[in-house]
This record gives sequence, structure tokens and C-alpha cells, in this order.
Amino acid sequence: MTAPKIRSPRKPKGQGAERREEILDAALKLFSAKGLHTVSTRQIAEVVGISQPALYAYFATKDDITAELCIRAFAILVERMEAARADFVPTAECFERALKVYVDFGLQNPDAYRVAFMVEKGLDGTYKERVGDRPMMAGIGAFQRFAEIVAEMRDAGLTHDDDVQRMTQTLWAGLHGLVSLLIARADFPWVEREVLIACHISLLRRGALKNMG
Amino acid sequence: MTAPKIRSPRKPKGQGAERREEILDAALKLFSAKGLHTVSTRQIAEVVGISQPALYAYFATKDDITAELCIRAFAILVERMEAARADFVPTAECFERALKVYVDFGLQNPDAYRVAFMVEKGLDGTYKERVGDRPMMAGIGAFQRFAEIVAEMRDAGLTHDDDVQRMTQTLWAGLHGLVSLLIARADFPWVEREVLIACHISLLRRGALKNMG
DNA sequence: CACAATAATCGATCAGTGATAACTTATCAC
DNA sequence: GTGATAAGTTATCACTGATCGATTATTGTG
Repeated sequence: MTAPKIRSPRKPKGQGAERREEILDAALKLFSAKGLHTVSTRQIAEVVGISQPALYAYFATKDDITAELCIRAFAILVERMEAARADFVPTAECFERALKVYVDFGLQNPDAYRVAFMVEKGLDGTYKERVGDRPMMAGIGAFQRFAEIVAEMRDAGLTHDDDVQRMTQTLWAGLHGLVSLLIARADFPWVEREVLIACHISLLRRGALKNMG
Repeated sequence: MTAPKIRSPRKPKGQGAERREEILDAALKLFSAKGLHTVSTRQIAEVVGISQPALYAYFATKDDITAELCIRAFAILVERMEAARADFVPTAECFERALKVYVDFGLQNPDAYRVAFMVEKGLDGTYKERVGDRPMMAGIGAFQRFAEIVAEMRDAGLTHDDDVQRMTQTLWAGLHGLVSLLIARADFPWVEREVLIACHISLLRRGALKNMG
């Protein structure tokens, strides 16, 4: 009658890291399907095929699982930003392409994006004390790659504002707004998504770059 | 030894609505201090001076409390947007002022803003089933006032894009990005806040409006 | 092969959570 | 006074993240 718990076979002695990966995989899938706050550690453990306390051999807290997922996703974003920067030439077209890299990443990795930038961290700093600011640092890593691209545009004399930090923060905020709203409010009556993204990016470009006669 | 629970005197018979207000007040204060997910119904009840189950005489669920707070805050935003529209003339300066109304509101009501646009609602739609989309509708109400302002700018032939919905969504996303990041990532090494806001708003204005000779 | 070491894992349990049920108490109209 | 009932209580439930101590299973070594 009662659901028979299917247990994954115990890992060989040095292979604990493998289980760790399985936990992260299961967590990511569950978070994608049901949202972050509605997924329990017991649900994660059941998908993996281990007992709930077994999770704590690999992660100190539940937040550490989400933090790890976030860090990994941002490693990918950093890669993409570096790729975008590798064949970057300071033109408006190339600049827009770089902005699109960020948006595409967010929409392709909505769960990682949520963890990194949209999750309540608790204003009392509880979260930070536990997992540190490694997830945010990972995000900032991507942010810095983005700043380098903005710097190239400024060096070419194309930006409207000479302060790279300020300009990057503004652009980042502009991109984040669209990504986070499309993720969090998917049921809002948006105009067609790709059109909206294109419009948004060119608005940001017009705002950021000098108006070349 | 153990903390003596201080109980608020029972309300007279018709005065239940008064207790309801006290609950909302307590919840708002606690949410502001500790963040949404870390505040429990028991903590709210203790501040009010009643037992925890007594809350459920006034709100069906905890989410209903946050939803109510959100709706009320957005009523204020709608007021402010209407005020901004009342003495609105289609100029770049006035347009920027309207954008600033939104940003200021978000930063002055961070908790309401969080509930309305930044809280995980659960991808399975659990949240919506419970509290409905009244909080979002309240937010959309404000959005529509904003759209009216954009429409005035377009009618004056000042906007870069003729599609009001598209343009409003883009601008909204741009504003939301800044507000939400400043709220959720207060510890990020931002440049000076007021400067950043001013820069952001003028970037959006340049992107949105035609470049007048 | 036997054996100790230990990585991997489990069952039991804890305090705290949101929520419900059944009950009591104060207040009101008559 | 006497019901009716709004306002509030205590006890409890299923569930949550987390901890403890015990128990496997695997491993390199004698």
C-alpha cells in the first residue's frame, strides 16, 4: 500500500562527490518544476533515492544547495560573456549582441537566475552568514566581464557617460528588470517576447551610446 | 523566568476590523525588519498580543496578509501616478519626473514592492490559487496609469516607438530592474544611489524619446 | 582471509512552521 | 437574566530544516 521508497545503491568509498552531483541535479529539476520555496529537502532526497539526513553529509544547509547551483550557473554566464568579449569590436551592433547574451542566459537558466538575484535573502543577514556571499561574487564575476565590454565602448568614445561603473550598473539594472519580470511574472500580458527583448535592448543601446550623426 | 505573554485586551464586539489593522501593522513592521520569509505567524501574533490561531479569524492564510499589504501600498502608488499625470505636460523633464515617482515609491515601500513583484509565487500556481492575482492587479493598476503617461508622450510625437504597450513594458522593466536590485542587493558596491538613479532615468529617457535636434 | 578504519547512510528525533478543530469567554440586544 | 455570537483560547496536526548516534558497506592493510 504505502509507497515503496526506491533507494539508490550506496556509493563506493571515494565516490561521494558523485552523489553530490546527483543531489544538485535533482534539486535543480525540482526547483524548476515547483519553485524554490515549495521544494523540501525530503523531496530532493526522495528523487535522489537517499534519506533526507544524507543530504547533510554533502551540504551544510538547504541554502547551500541553491547557492552551489547559482555559482555553477554563473560560471556559465562568465564563459558566455568572455566569449562575447573575445570577438568584440566596439560597435553598436556588437554591443547589442552582448546585451542579448545576458538576457538569453537569464531566460535559459531561470532557476539559477532566481537564486542569484531574485531570492529573498533575509534582511537580518541570516542567509549571508550561512552561505557567505559566494553566489553574489559569482554574479559579480559576470558583472565585471560586462563592465569590460562597456569599458571598450567608452574607450572607443561611443558611450554617453564616461563612468564605466555607473554605466554598467545602469545597463545591468535595465537588463535585470526585463529578465526578472519575464521569469517572475510569466503570466503578465506581455507583448511578444522576442519583440519586447529586441525593443528593450535597442532602448538601452540608444540610452547608453552617443547619438552618432 | 519564562517570558510573560502580554495579551492585548479583547476587542468590543463590532471592532474586529480594528484588530485586523493591528495585524497588518505588526506584519509590515516585522517584514521590514526581518524579511518576508523569516517572519512567522507566531511572531506576528505576539507583537499584536493575541494567540497565533487568532490571526486566522481575519486572514485565511499568511499569504493573504502579505497580499493585503501589497494591495494597500499599490493604492498609494496609483495615487502618486495619478498626481504625476494630473500636472503632466509632455516634456522630457516631466517624463523623467514621472519615472522618478515610480523609483521613489519602490524604495520607500520596499516590502510592498517585494510582495508585488519580487516574491516567489511558486511555479505550480499554488500562491495564485490562494490569494488570487489581486496583488498583481493592483500593480497593473499602477502600470496602466504609467501607460497613460507614455501615451501622452507618443501623442505629442515625442516617443521613439509608437507602440505604447511595448514602450511602457520596456520602461517599466527598466525601472523595475533598478528598484528591485537596490532593494534585494543593498550590499552590492553601488555607486552613490541618487546619482545612479538620476543616470538610470536619463538613460531610459534618452532611449525612449526621440532625439530632438 | 580477517580486521580495523572510515566513508556513506539511516532511523529517530527536535524545535519551529502554517493551519485546523473544538472549545471558552466576553459582550451585545432583548 | 438569557441566548446569540463575535473574539479569542488551547491543543493538535502534518510538515519543515536540521542534529544525533548508530549502522552499514567498502576499503587498504596485516
